[in-house]
Amino acid sequence: MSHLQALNEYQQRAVTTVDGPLLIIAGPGSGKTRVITHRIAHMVSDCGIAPYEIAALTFTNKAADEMRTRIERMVPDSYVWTGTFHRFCSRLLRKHATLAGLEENFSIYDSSDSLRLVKQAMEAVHPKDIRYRAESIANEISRAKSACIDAENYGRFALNALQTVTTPVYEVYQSLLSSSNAADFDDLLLHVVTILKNSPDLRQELDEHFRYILVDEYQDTNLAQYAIVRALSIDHPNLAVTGDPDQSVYSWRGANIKNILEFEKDFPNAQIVRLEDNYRSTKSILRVADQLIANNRQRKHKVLRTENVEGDPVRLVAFPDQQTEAQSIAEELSLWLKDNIYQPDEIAIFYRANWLSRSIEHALRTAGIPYQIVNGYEFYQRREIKDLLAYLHLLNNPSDSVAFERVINVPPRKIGKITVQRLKEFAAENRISLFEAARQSGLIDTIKKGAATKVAGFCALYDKIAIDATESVERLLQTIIDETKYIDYLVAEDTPEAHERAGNVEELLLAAREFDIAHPDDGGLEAYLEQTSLVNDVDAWDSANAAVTLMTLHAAKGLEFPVVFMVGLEEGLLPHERSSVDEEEVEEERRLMFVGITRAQQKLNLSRCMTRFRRGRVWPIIPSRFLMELPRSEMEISEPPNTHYANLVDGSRGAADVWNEHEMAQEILQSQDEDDVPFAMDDLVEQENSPQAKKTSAAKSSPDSSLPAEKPEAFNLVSAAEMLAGNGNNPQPSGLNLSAGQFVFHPTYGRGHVDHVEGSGKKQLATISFESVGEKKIKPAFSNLVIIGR
DNA sequence: TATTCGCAAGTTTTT
DNA sequence: CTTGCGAATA
Repeated sequence: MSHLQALNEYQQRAVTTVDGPLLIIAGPGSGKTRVITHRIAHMVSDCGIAPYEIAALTFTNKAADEMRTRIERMVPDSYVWTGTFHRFCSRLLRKHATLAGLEENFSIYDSSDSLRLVKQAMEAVHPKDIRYRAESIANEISRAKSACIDAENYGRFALNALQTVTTPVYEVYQSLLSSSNAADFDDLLLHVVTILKNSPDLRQELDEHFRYILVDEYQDTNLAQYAIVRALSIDHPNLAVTGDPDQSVYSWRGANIKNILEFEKDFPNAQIVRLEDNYRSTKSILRVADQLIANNRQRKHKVLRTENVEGDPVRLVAFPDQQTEAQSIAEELSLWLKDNIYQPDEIAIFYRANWLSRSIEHALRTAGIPYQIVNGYEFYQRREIKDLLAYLHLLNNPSDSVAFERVINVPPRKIGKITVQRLKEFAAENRISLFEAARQSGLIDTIKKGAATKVAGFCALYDKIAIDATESVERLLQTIIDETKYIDYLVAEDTPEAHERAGNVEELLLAAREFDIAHPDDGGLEAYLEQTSLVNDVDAWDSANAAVTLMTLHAAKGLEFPVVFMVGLEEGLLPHERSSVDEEEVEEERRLMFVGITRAQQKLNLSRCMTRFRRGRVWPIIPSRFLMELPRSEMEISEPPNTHYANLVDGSRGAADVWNEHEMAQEILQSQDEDDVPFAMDDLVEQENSPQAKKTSAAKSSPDSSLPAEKPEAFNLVSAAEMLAGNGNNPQPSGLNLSAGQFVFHPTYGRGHVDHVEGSGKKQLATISFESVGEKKIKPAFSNLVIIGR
């Protein structure tokens, strides 16, 4: 029982419960990873379970690698399968591809590949139909697949207009995928679901093989993933899942929180262990997290307790704009780093959306602070990288039409759209792949001789490259680059950008070489392509790198840092404008903030801006409603003097949108009965099943759900939600009363100084000298002014 | 066929 | 401010 040392009572229970279904509800910082690794080590070394009978499904490859290393360290030579769901399914699918109508060398399409295909399908179904954007339809298809609805059955579920339009597109899209011998991300899961359903023998065999299954971050699994683990836990229901409903932040991509909430229903004999002792954060950080998340109604009560020190108060700062926000953070970091108070790798900066990293990057670069941005995804999305990978895809899978179309004329070979169109038609008529059609281009009478010669040239190039197809990936890539003169093509325009692209190609070669070294035997082109297709952001993150980490809140899940900055805590950003009305979505945004807060071990710094540059304009900004839900009295708050956010709402464009959203939400809420008792689990389950789920759930939240627990004092920060809920007699602010000497901000003219005012209230007329356009006379009541100080 | 220009639209989160 | 797309031109 060596694996039980230094574990608390609950952790020990989780580790020693080996057989039968097990649910581990693990709060943030509760030592979950330790528990999982100890549990597996215990299973192998104390219970005599063979390592190959265990599969551990994690959320990121990074987490999988870490887990594998830790297990290896405890029990040498134990090969336990660890990896993500998508990788797990990809492996299964390679083995049993024919059962899903694929060949084993199928391509995996990322979202941009599949978007291209959706556009083609739309073009085929309704030419020039512009009622819906391809993105919406692609998203709808993805949603359906996550919910295990295939193209055949989708039509039966189509209720609204979007779904009706999607139905035929989905079918064509699926046939395009199949003729390209390709699977999109969702297919990886859905095909496996289908196989397990249609092949009972295989299902049984796999159930027997993976007798012990462990799923991490179970709150973020979707229906397809659920179906897979269920199917593999029928004869051997040794399914252990860990998760935390309060950290469920992926419902937008089909994750179903019901999976974890209903685990006990699925497995009536399930053991349940709660890990509630937090070993990560200070008491003050934890109280902030706890008070925030308490505002979620759809939630099981959970306590967060720690023996850790009280720690510094959580800080909340308001900045006039994002440059100041970024610079201030950079300045503070400079001081800390200079005095060695913290090391760069102990610090992280989180934000809601990727583009928010730009101003921070700029400030850090200027200040000479080393940083790393976590979005490896971006690298593989670059044009030059996608081009070269498309060549590899085409070599591995000549049916791959998306890859073919991508490279047929890159670098330019004077093969145009029309020729490709003709090839496509020919391919469709004769039910052959685009590439096969290209090989016969000389025989296609719609294609002119000149064009056919060029296409034949491309085929010859392909064959020349293909000689190296069984060489190392690096060598193959090098051959492609040489034969296509790809670098020359890139550097043709002699811009700095072009050379950066060339640099990226070098980086790709380097990565390929690393792959070759790491996979001397099990490598090969197919494995390399699988790896590059299934990378995620966090996988590229190097925790040992001596640099400040910049990442999105989503990417931060599962990590921890001594010092955390969270920026842009503003309405429209967190909660995001696209998730700020529907109460369920707002709760997910709140969980996202909860995740961010609970990453911090010692210091937590929250900030927001009063204006933000976005879409080519500077917009006035309302603070995030979540800031009102924190225990403000015990926090260290710096709000600027003389700011009247109430005035922002009046007539100001950006703020008005937010205002309207609050108002709409409010109306929905008030039109409902208020006799509902606080959230109960069964209610949630019922709601999800009913077609009116969304409406019903909105009714569950009482109108004051976003109100601060206690009235804020000593600051003049007022959220729109609070004003609405206020005394009801002040729905519209009465206009801005300026006084001479103030500095103001105007959305068009920018920053200005109030020289002179006459009158008051709505009739007030102010003379303001703007830095940009000089003196203007303005009626404050009717313009979008923000007072930014004196 | 390639390039260029202008316009429009859109910027969540990711396997 | 970016990016992608479509039409008009060389």
